[in-house]
Amino acid sequence: LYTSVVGDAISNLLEQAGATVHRVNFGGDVGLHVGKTLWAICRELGGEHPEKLATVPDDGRAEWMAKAYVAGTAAYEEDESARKEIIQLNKQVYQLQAAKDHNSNLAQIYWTCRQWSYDYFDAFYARIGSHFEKYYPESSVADTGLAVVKKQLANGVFKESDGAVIFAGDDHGLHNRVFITSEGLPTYEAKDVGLIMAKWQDYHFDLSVVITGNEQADYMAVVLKALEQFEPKLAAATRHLTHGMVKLADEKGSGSKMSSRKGNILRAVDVLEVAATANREQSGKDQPEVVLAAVKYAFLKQRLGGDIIYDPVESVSLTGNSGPYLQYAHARACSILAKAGKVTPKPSDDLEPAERALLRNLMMYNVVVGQAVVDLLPHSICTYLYELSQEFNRFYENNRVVDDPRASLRLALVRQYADTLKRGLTILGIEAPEHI
RNA sequence: GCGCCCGUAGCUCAGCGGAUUAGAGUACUUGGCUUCGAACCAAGGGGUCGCAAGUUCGAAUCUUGCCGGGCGCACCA
Repeated sequence: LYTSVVGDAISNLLEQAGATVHRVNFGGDVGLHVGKTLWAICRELGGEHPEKLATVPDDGRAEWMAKAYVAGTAAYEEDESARKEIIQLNKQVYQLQAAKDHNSNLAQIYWTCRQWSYDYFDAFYARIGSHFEKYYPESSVADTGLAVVKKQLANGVFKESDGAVIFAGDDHGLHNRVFITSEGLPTYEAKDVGLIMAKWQDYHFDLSVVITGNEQADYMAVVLKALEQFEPKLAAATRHLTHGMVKLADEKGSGSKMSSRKGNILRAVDVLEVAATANREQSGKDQPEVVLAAVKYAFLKQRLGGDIIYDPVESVSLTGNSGPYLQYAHARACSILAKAGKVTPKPSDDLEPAERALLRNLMMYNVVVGQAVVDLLPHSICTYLYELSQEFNRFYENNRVVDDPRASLRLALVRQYADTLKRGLTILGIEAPEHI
């Protein structure tokens, strides 16, 4: 969720700066995690019985698979024989991918669950307003990754060690990482190399921004260092942005973790749920666009990098530095414009000090956004929008707009203010309705 | 053990290509609506900027050490 929100904001930011942006997603449909999940699924089904998948309720599929993943992970760590079976299953998945096998029992289970997983993510992304132009399943880049690494092994970029193919990161002040396992399977590292190659193939990008959690910072540094050895251009054009974890604020303010990688922890949908609940308690209504604004803004207002502590009540609040506050500020400005009716906004050079101050602040927008583009840091936009709305509220408190001799000029300022808020919020991926 | 990130008001955070009395929000106290949406505005209290050195005319900001927290360090993703 956090990754998606950040990705959207960064994409919007670069797009409004004039770049052509391709939003793509990378997801794991092959690999040990699949083996783990599949293992637990088969156990649950009492063997490789794809017909029994029908007994899983439609709306419980994601949860069912998530449980299987947790169970599979536990078995992998605790049970030696299960571990071997899982490793075997993992291999089989690669094989049935290669053979385009859709008929065997295992293949049927795999493809069905894979589809369920995609359906789930599609629905989720739609819900939060994210959309991807392309989706790279790991299976689609595994082969190229494997091939590239093997080729560069011959060129001396990678080397063999205990039967595996590794990149000696410690020659570069980093750490060593396995790219191809001794089983001959590509690891995430090799797939990431394949992914970058595939993206290059598809887009010939000037800049590729990769966004992940910060636990992958060192890992990605190794991948990029390896890539630099044989594709320096691509490595240089790739930027890795990392964010921290989302923790839910408790009464004392310290947090509990949220991760989709482990079980029984707060998941993305849970965050939306607590936000929705907070919104309902606060407004007495269900306002999906407000809830989304609350969550997105709460995530984005902080500088990228560290963990964030998410407070649902504060996030949906209409007071303070929140998404809903800005939505409200925008709606209020729209309301003023509506009230003005026929009076047309007309800019003028003849400004009073308060008007001048507001205008100056409005003109800072381009500077702030420009800097955000350079830094790839959206949070400064949040700060700016909030301070702008405070500035406006001060102005509005002391100056009449409608039914004032200076109405047309001031309406022009209000117009500009509403537009600025809307543009800024749009970059953040937040809707700016005219009424709230 | 090594590496990366972080430590700023009670809480959540800006500020960190060095510069006037360190800023927001929130919480607390107080004042302001017969007037454009008061979901707002104004005022106040609250900080050894983790600690200690160093560089500098000047350090929250740069360097080093220490303390505290998070993450990562070979066949997982």
